[in-house]
Amino acid sequence: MTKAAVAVLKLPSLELVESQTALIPTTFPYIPGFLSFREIPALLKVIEKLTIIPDIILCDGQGIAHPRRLGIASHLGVLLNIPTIGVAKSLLIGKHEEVPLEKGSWKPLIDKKEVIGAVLRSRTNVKPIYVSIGHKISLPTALDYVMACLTKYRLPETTRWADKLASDK
DNA sequence: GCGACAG
DNA sequence: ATCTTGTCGC
Repeated sequence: MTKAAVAVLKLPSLELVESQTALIPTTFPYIPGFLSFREIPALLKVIEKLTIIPDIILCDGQGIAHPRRLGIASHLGVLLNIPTIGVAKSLLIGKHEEVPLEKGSWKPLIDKKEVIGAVLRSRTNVKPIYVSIGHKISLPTALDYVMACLTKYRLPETTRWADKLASDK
């Protein structure tokens, strides 16, 4: 089974305004580079349940920082026609300079001479996160939104809420 | 051919 | 992703 969860937060307060979860049979295995084929069916189902259409969606995974520039965030954004941002916990492809240890520092993520995202230090002295545009948004704007969702933890509150919802209930 | 490889 | 206890650092 594959479970998906969504948490809709309001900015700049970051208060939770709505949440949903969905469970469906797994139809595709996890293969690096093909994550969306496994996760998108469940994601579309949870998002259909929302009574609020998000202005922007932060996805757990890459945006265009992908071999074919179509990570899960980009894929979902195209299908929904909603701005999306990829926020991954680890690297799929690309190279980058070392990122200063202070929260807020970041370095461009490069692949084939092309900027495909940003490696962001979301919390001081903690492993960075990988931010890339998904759909209908620029990298600077994507970084602004991701940072607006950060508090005292490595991951944005949106992701933390979704993970929490996906784990229990 | 060898290694790397989102969740 | 998941298996898993205590432990180090702010």
